[in-house]
Amino acid sequence: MGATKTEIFTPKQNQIAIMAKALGHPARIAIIDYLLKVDTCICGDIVNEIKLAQPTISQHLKELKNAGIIKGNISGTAICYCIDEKALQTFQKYFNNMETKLEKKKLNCC
Amino acid sequence: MGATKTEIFTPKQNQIAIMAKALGHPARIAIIDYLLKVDTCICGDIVNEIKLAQPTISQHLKELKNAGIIKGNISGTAICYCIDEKALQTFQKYFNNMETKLEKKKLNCC
DNA sequence: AATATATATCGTAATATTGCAATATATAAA
DNA sequence: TTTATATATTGCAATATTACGATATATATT
Repeated sequence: MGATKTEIFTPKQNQIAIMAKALGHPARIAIIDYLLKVDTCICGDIVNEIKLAQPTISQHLKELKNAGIIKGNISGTAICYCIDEKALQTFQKYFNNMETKLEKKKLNCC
Repeated sequence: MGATKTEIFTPKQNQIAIMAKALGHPARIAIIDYLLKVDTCICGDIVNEIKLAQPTISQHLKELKNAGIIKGNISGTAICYCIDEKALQTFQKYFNNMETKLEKKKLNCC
């Protein structure tokens, strides 16, 4: 096996999982942190910030893009990457909603 | 390789990544959804809800527990699993903070 | 004590991910 | 047009993940 059985879950569950998975690597969290830190969103210098080889960074950027978390525009020889706010909100909303539900319960059985 | 280079990232980045990774599988999102849906947090019936074999579910529960997302108490022959609200809040706070930073920027360059 | 029930662990096959060197591509500058 | 620069793609080795059958463990019931 080794492949995830996506068929047996709802589209929503799969979508949240895809986004969470994309965020499930410290390099990709570091990329997001960096995108938030810099004023401009031209980010070729990510390679200088994170101590990973350029192809590795490129691969991580691709995964974030595939998951819809960042967007990229070609801008000359550099590439402008930035966070897709809408996608992030979907993710955020899911967890805020989870919190609301948890507060309503207050089970404390564990 | 295949192993993540955690040494080059901050503890915070690693922590968020570990939690996101644990949430990066639809079965584990489905487990969380189910934990929120049922009134009690005794969850042996997850196996009946999700169409995966019992050892697979058990493995997913273990990963959620290792990431600190759920807690489990033995309760007779069954096990009481529930969401660790504090852990979830750490995660949630990270993304809410991200949103705040994004709103301040309003770059819209992509 | 014997049996039933619930959950965990082990072992393993199939597949995915991580990281990088080498190389390709594509624009900018000279 | 040649050269420099920035990013992507390919190919590959090391490792991790997913899923499950078989089996272990531990409590509950009879």
